[in-house]
Amino acid sequence: MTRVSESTVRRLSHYDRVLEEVQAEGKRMISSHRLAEREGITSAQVRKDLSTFGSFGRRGLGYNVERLREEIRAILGLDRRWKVGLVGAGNIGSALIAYRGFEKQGFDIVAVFDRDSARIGQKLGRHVIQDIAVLPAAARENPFDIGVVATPIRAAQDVANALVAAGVRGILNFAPRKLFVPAHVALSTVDMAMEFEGLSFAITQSVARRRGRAAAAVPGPKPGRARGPASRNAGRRSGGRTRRAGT
Amino acid sequence: MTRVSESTVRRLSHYDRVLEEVQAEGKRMISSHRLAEREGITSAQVRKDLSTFGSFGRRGLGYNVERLREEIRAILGLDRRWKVGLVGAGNIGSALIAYRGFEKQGFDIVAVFDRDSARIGQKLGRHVIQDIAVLPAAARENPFDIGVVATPIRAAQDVANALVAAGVRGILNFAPRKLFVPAHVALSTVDMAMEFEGLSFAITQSVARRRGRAAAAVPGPKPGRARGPASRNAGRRSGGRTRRAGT
DNA sequence: CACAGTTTGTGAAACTTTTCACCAGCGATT
DNA sequence: AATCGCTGGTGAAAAGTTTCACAAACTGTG
Repeated sequence: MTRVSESTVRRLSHYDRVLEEVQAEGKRMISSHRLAEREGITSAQVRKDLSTFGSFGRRGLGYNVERLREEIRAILGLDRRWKVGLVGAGNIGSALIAYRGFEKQGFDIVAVFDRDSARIGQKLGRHVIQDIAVLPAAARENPFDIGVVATPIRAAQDVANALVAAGVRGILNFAPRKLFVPAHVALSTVDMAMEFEGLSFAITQSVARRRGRAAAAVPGPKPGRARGPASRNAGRRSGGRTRRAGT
Repeated sequence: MTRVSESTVRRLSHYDRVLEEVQAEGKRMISSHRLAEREGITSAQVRKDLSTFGSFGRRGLGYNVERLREEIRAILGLDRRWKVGLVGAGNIGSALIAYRGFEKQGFDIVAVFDRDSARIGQKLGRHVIQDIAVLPAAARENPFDIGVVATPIRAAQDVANALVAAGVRGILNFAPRKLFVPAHVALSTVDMAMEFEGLSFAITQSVARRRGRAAAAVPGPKPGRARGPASRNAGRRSGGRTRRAGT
């Protein structure tokens, strides 16, 4: 089996969501075309993605909703439950605890740690916040698979190291910085500020484009090379960050 | 100038973070190599990314940290402040309000809406929670650029529609489903459950690979390419959701 | 059974993104 | 002034991802 791209995995999660809905609607079969439509992608993409892992459909009929969903969940490793340890009982940590959506997908938070002595011993949801110092011992006693880093930026790498030492196999990082972890540990970073910045760029860009449209009929923006230091913002091409329109 | 890829934009945000740090360390110049090292990517990537927008370095010397940072922030549209309207005063909404990190980057939450009459009128941070029904009027009176959807899944599309109607230019969506918005509105989705699922896949996968090593013909180290330069080690996949461009 | 209508799975083509490799510009040194 | 060591910019190659397009597999119908 070839290497699976990150985008494929992401789409598999999407398919799972769609299938859940479709299942709730009582449909028994679904075609790649209808599945794609709901996600705003092409049917070829859906078929390609699935074909990476096997052959789950029937020509002329489509995919059996229930079966496909099970296959996808097995591929994603969601046919089991995962134990999660959370480090950082601040805003993000609290939001994660309060948000029950993960449990539904099979992720159970089993321990919460923080460094702030004011918080240690208090309860967060069903969990008593423990001193980060006892993480190694706590993890030995009651191991977890995935660690969540929800600490301030400067503590993040140390916490990640501690989690790796404690034997986690994956880390979900909410601190806005690049973490370095050994190759056998999976890492995923969620940076909300960066999402805002992406929007900022897309909006700014679309304004520049609109503004440039009439004026940018200007000669060749590509003479020798000497693009003036202040002359960014020449003719930007279409493309566009945004998503498709719909409905 | 060619279309700018989403990954380039994401990296620009990263560069900004690194430059901020480097600036704090008092360094005046930085080379593409050192900048890349901090992000776990190649120096060619850094130079390519930057060259999309102009020519900011000096051969033999590198980039002026302060100047480059200003350029990047201008490119990203961070040389101004953005007004943000938040819909949904639940867990995620509260976490966003409590997290001051956005303000630092130029994003000010200026209004908060919810549908739950128990919450309407209460304060969340500095903001009084308003009835979602008054969103159109409130947005007319005090417009905002970006809308955040932090509602339950089934309300998400309606809220997005309302935000579009209210004239926002970008939407940040935390609901775990695909939203459809017109092409002139930028959309970015953060799905935390999906991040967990990505980890689940990666972990499951690595187990399968380890197990199958002897038997199956697994990808294995490619004979062709040298195993990257020294530091290419640790950091693998970094977070990143959101989407590509639509039609 | 033959035929029409669907829909999958998949090579190959098209397109996008990353990496390579090298020239040219820079300060420092002699 | 000539040379050295370093570094940015960039065209071209390589690698990766998405889309196209079509044979093959399936059901239903006459």
